Amino acid sequence: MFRAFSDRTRLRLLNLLRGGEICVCDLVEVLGASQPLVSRHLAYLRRAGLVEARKEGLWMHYRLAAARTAFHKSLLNCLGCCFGSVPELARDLKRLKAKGCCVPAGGGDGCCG
Amino acid sequence: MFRAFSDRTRLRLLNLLRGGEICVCDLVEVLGASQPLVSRHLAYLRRAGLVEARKEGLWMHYRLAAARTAFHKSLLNCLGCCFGSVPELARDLKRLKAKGCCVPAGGGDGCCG
DNA sequence: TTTTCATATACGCCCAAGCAAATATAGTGC
DNA sequence: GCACTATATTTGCTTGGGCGTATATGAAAA
Repeated sequence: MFRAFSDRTRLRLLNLLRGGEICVCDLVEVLGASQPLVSRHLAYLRRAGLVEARKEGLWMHYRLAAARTAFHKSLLNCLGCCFGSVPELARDLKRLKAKGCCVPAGGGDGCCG
Repeated sequence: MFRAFSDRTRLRLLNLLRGGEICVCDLVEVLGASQPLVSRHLAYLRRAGLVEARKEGLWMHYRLAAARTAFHKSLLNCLGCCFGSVPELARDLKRLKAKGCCVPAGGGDGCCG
C-alpha cells in the first residue's frame, strides 16, 4: 500500500480520481504524460486494489476503489486533506476542472484531526 | 515520506519506537536482524526526519521525531491504530516488552475515524 | 475486411535502493 | 598507549521498478 503511494504519477492519478470516474484519455491529457506511462500506473493501482475500471466502448473509465481497511481509508483522506497544499496536485485539479470534469470537494474527514 | 514507510524493517523500527527511546542494541535484538542493517535503516529514518538520536556514552538512543505536518501525524497514528493487527508488528512489541522496555499503548487518535 | 482509435502490454535500458560482509569511528577501561 | 564495545559507514553485488519505444489487443467505423 505504501509502495503504491510512493510514486509521483500514482499520487497524481489517485488525487484526480477522488472526484469520480475519469477516462484514460483525460488522465493522459491532464497529467501531460504519455499514454503508456499512465496506463502502466493505472494497472499497478488496479493490481493493488486502489482503483477499479469500467469499460464503455473504446473508453476505459477508472475510479477509486472503496476503502476496505481503516488504513486505506486514512490514506485516501490524506489526499483530500493533507495534500491540498501540494502545488502539483492542485494544478492537476485545476486542469481537470478546465476540461469540464468533476473535481473533488476539498477536505477529507478526520485524517488530520 | 511514503518511501520511508515502504520498507518492512523501517516499519518495524517505527512501530517499536512508538513506546519511547530505545538503544540500537535492543532494536537489533528484538528485530533479530544484523546490526549494520538496523543502523542503516535508522540512518535513513533520521535523514527523512522521522526519528531523532541521542548519544549516551557508547549507546545511541533513538526516538520518534515529533510530527511536523498533519500528514506525518496521520501516518504515525496509523501505526498505532490501523497496524495493531499486523502479526509481525505485534510480535515485535511482545519481544520488546519481554526485555523490560517501554511499549506503546495501543490506538492513536483519529486515524481510523 | 480493412482501418482507425483507445488502451494495454512487452522489451530493453538505467537508476534507486536493499542486503551481507568488511571496515571505520568513537567512547570506555586497563 | 592498547584492547574492547557499540555504532556507523563503505564496498560490491543484486534486485525492483521507473521510463520510453515499440507492439499487441480489441472495439467501432468505413
